[in-house]
Amino acid sequence: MATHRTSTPLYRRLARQLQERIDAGTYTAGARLPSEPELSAEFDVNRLTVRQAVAELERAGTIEIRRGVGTFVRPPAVRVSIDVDPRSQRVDLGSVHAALHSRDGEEVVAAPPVTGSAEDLEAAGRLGRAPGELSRLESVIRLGAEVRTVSSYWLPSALLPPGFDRPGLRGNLVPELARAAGIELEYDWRAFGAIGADLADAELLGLPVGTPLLVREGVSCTPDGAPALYVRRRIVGSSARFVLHYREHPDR
Amino acid sequence: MATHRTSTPLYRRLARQLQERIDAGTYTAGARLPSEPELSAEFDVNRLTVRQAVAELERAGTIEIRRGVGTFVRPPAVRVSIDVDPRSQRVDLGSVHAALHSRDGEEVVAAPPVTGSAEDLEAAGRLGRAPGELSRLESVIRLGAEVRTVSSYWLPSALLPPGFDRPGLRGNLVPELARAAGIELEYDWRAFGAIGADLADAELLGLPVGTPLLVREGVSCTPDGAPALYVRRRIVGSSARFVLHYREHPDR
DNA sequence: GACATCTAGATGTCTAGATGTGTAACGGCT
DNA sequence: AGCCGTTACACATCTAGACATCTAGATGTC
Repeated sequence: MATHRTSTPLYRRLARQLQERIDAGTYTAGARLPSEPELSAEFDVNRLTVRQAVAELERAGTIEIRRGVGTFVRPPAVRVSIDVDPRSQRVDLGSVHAALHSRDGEEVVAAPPVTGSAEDLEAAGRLGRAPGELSRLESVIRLGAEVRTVSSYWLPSALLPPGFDRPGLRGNLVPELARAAGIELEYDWRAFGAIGADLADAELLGLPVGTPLLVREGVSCTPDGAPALYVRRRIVGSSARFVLHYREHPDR
Repeated sequence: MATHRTSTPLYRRLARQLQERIDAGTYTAGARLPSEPELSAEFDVNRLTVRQAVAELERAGTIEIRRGVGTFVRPPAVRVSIDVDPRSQRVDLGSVHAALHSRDGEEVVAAPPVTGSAEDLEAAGRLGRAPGELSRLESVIRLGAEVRTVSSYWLPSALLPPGFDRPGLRGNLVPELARAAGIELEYDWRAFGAIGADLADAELLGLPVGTPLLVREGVSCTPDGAPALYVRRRIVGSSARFVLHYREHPDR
């Protein structure tokens, strides 16, 4: 196989061949692929080349690598039904988060200092404040044992009630924070996007760096229109193919 | 550096050190990192280990690797303002696609046979048809020269007007298709999610496998409620940090 | 000036081999 | 039976070295 050079790399051609076998059903969903040495021997390439091909398929979400066990074909995409609006073609963004909340709610995991990093500066800009005026919280939401959502909050330090920066605090953070601070919060804007997990996210989520995450960010204001809270959530599913699913709502 | 063994891999520690330098401003946005051999010498590790660390940061969206040129620190996230609805906390999903349309509209790039692959079966299930009754189209949307969106369409073959499966066809596919077929299409449901580019997507988009993509999928029906079209779009930005941005609309 | 060619240096690919470490099953011991 | 250590085998990490290929700039040519 290593003969006849073409422009496409060997590992990529090998990845394609493996993908074809999966598509063709030679390796069915849940099945274990041959081990790396076996593939190395079968295709007559170095084991590292096999690993590159396999890593490519893992990044593509096609297979799952389990250390010490083997590589397995992923079952089809997992979807989480969430929400609803049929006629108006519209979606209630607020409920996306609600649907992701497990019974335990959020858990504050850190309150890193606002130093002036790129993230901090962006948050400061969105809140119209200087970085020095802001506090920051990091929280996670679990579904069972797995961390499924990582959230970063920035808000004026004056609005942070005592004790809310204590790691381990659990609850429904935004409403409890608003209640404790004696303010009301209204949505200003929200955004959706796709992003790869960075080093910090990957560590918190226990997932490889670059894992695709659904990002929801936004700003909440006090009723007089003053920006009071900038939130940036990174949401992950049980596989790389996780998709939030808005379903028709019966009573709208 | 290769000394004192810890549990975290060497390449990951190196990645973290490089990330810290970027955060600290040692390497500023747009700046070129030292070359791989230079980093290899500085940290006294193998060049392949450097490459693993650098690849990690690239997947995280922190840096950009340009072959033959060097590795560069990415500028902050690029955002594309799109849409709107302030008070109701709702978003018109239809306009997301409209905002992504360039003036050239879509371009049909392929009409692959519906074979019975996992994708085909899923589409068939969502349309309530047998795979044999369906046709499939693949299209792209460009922004300038770059492909920014890849779309897959499944629809009953009986509804596919002649000529629409011709690669190179340009236009606003869905409305033109509905007009040519003499049917009306209404939204049934839509979904958002994050996914990594698979092998086929990566090739079409000219991006690495696993690049985070924003996915929007959904089904459109004829007015009598019969599912007629299943669409699955994969949307990419100019960087891994692309975020669709819904902004407040003045007149709602 | 316009264009082709060369070249240094950068990343990309691939091989060979060694060692680390997690998993699960086997089999002996209690 | 049930616990627990051993062990085979899987993937994970790391090194050393070679060659391929791309990019951008310098150089040469018309």
